[in-house]
Amino acid sequence: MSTRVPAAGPADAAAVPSAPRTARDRVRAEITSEILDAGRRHLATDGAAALSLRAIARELGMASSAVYRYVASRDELLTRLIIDAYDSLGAAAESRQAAAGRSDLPGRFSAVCRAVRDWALANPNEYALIYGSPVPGYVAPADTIGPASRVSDLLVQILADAAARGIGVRAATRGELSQAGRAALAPVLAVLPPEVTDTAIQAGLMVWAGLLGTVSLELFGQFQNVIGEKPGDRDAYFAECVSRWAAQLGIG
Amino acid sequence: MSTRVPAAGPADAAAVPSAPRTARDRVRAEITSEILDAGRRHLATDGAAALSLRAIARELGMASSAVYRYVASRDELLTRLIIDAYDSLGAAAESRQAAAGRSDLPGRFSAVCRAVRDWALANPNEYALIYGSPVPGYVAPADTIGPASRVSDLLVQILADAAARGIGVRAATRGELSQAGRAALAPVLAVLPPEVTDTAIQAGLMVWAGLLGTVSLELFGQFQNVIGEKPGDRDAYFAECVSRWAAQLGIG
DNA sequence: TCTCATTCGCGAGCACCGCTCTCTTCTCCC
DNA sequence: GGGAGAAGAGAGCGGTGCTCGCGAATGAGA
Repeated sequence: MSTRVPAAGPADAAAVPSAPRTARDRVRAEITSEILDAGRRHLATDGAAALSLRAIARELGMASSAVYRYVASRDELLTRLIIDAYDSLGAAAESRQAAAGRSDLPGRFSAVCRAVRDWALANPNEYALIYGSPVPGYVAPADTIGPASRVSDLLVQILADAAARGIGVRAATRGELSQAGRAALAPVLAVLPPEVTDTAIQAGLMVWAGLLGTVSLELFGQFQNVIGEKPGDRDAYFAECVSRWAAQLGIG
Repeated sequence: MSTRVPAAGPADAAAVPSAPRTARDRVRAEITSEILDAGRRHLATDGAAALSLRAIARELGMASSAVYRYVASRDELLTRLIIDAYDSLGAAAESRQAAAGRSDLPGRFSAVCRAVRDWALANPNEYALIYGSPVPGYVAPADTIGPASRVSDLLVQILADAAARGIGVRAATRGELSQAGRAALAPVLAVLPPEVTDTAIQAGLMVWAGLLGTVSLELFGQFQNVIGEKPGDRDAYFAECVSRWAAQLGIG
């Protein structure tokens, strides 16, 4: 699937923009991307559950069986759309974060949070696809873990920058971790710059969970009769959350 | 649907344990509950997406069309299972919370948190059904909002008890809300005992989102390569979260 | 330039799904 | 006991994912 032998598999033609040598390869890449586009469109309008290869085939004017020349299965299509979604969210968050000055930690943090929420509100089905319930038999292939971490990487970087400047997590979020708690964080600590302390990671993970939980609650309708629906109410609530999360991270 | 006129609708026969007068009513209630049981079973093993009325009919040895005498549609079955799930989670949380002494606020809070996580780990598909992505065309009927709030009611009660004892939300989570932030909380403030302040509600909602976010991340596999998978790692991380949430609520 | 393997599109078909309709049988109430 | 209504069965409609075999188009090597 991911071997890079000279004769690249046809499935890679779309992903690798380089060298669609023959005309056949070129048209193949084109049709593949048309299929992906149609899938994205259906996903956006009708949700993942309603995504149907037959409907896509109809829309593109081809026989349903022909689609299988380009996409192995419905699951494979879904996987590609998931990667797409992660990348789309990651790109949105990165660009918004970059707009803030590098030294403006609260600004960068707030930019990431708002980017996540805005993207989720604009692309609810994509958000549900990546952060909602996973489809039953489905296990995320390894290809998804890279794009999946783009957003959290931004938060980690903010944490690291804060640590480098000596702005630790305040006592607000209570001191030391238990030994077991520290051990549980071993995998993430292993891949992180050493200046990020375990308590900062603990706080960061909790903020991350809070952010996704908040966005999910809003998006999935659990805020009915809880938070107002007048224009600005949801925004105001989220803004309060963001400022408190920043305080918990000690970058308020 | 919920009128309680003398001649109760047949759909209510299963819900109301009282007076299945005739033998026909009795067998109807029995078959209905068999259908619900089979649905619960399929939901638990295969997930909501794979829930099929035809499969249930096969399992019960009846024609697929016969099931429609008891259940109006697949959506209606799903709705009943959703209510079931809310009630099951609510009952679990209530009983666990009741085990702690009424004055032991940290104990009650921790009991609720752990009850939610334990129930979710034991019933992942049910959890996904109620807190995961909603099925596309589906809108939760009014019947679900009562059972849905059982768990959050417990947390609110803890907050109210804390307020009554003057244990407010600490300065840890930063002081006053903005005016817009307070306005956004109007719906929930309206139905709450007045001793619960707006900052306490803000903190409570954030903890609630954090709890659901944390459980969702763990359940939906987003903790891979982040938190250890050795026995106890996930428990230890969650315990750290709980103690910090309690601190944020000022009941640590 | 010709040839032959590869690729592609198509249609039919299988098994499954939700849901509807009709027809018959059974049961309960008056 | 008879009639109304509930229950069950079966066929059928339109939809799904996916497979298979066929013929046509294509491109690379002789």
